[in-house]
Amino acid sequence: MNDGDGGAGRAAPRKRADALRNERTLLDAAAAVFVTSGVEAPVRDIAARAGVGVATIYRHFPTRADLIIAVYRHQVEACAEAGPALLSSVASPYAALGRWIDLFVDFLVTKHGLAAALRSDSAGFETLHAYFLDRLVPVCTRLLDAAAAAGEIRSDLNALELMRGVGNLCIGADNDPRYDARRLVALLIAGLRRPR
Amino acid sequence: MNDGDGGAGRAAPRKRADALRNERTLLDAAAAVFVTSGVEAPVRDIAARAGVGVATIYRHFPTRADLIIAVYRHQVEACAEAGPALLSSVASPYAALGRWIDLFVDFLVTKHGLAAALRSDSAGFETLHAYFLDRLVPVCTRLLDAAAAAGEIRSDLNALELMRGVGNLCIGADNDPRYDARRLVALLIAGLRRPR
DNA sequence: CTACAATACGGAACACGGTTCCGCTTTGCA
DNA sequence: TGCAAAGCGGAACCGTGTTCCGTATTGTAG
Repeated sequence: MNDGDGGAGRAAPRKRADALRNERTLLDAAAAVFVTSGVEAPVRDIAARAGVGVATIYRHFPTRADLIIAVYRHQVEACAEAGPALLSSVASPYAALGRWIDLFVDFLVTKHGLAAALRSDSAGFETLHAYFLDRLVPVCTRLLDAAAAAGEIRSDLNALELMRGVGNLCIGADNDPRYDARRLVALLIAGLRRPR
Repeated sequence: MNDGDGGAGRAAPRKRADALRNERTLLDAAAAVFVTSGVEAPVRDIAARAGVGVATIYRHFPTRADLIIAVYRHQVEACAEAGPALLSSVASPYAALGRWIDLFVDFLVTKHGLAAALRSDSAGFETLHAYFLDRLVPVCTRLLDAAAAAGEIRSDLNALELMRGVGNLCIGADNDPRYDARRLVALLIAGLRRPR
């Protein structure tokens, strides 16, 4: 209790004021650029928007995935917390699953290119992958299990596969009015129903 | 019928022998590289494999999409021709549709990254997009219409959307044993069944 | 208030892949 | 066999991600 930080490790010696300021600035700039140019926007654009050098981005967010995670963390958390809430407030588990998937899809399709980034197997996106999966797969699993236990759906599909499928269906859903990802996802969920 | 070439325009003065040779060599090299490195393999790799300069690729195939089309044309044609054949040889239109989708999925998942390229909205891939859609959407439409006419499926989904959905589900299906695109596509097709 | 060491910064430099350009070679034809 | 046109190879160029380094800012101790 002598090194001044309340944390467990000694590796967080409290950030400098300008570093903190820049981190906030960067998050705002990234959020703004993501809206207009998508999550694959050039690093330089984000740096310019924030009025900082490119290295500053890398210092705060080692990979693009870290930046994306930081920008969307709140919304992912909200989605994760909605799972149990729906399960206890909606009549049937299957309906709750459907509603939850809707939330997930809404989130994905409103962020240019996020769905595509989510499935990228490029090395730099591993943390993004891991974060989404760690956070959401357990939620989805609970919903899936509940619906399966209620006999409403077949039980031979795991949450990981379902979420990847839904994520894939959302790829390219923005900027093309001829493609309605929500409808296809609804079809997929309908296909989940236990065959009578 | 007097200008020596069998074509309609006068803009095809017959290629030189070495050009023809190189085109074949390039197709072979590209096919080989696509198998090992996927359809997004660096242009230089393909050129090196073929033992030609990079400009030669661009001369023969202005965009990567043109090269991909040329490499896979036979298989796309086969898939297109399988549609009517299945429709007349399989018991129900819905079953024929399922079988045809299977063929399509098999084609997509066995070509590294083709499904992803197919949905890319980058400008250079427009011809790839157009080729696939021009060739396969009519086939799919016939199958879909037949199944709808037989009352086996709902009729509020068009072929374009279905094919894009299936294509999307196939993205990243190679190189990950935890993700079985075929199963998800099957679910999607199951969801198509007319609700009783 | 000042000096200094640690921290962070900006932008240049580098790596890499797609695309274009240009001087040279090969081909087809007379 | 000579020659014009077609084709070729690879260097050069451009845009993007990533790293490095000299400089500026910050926090603190005296």
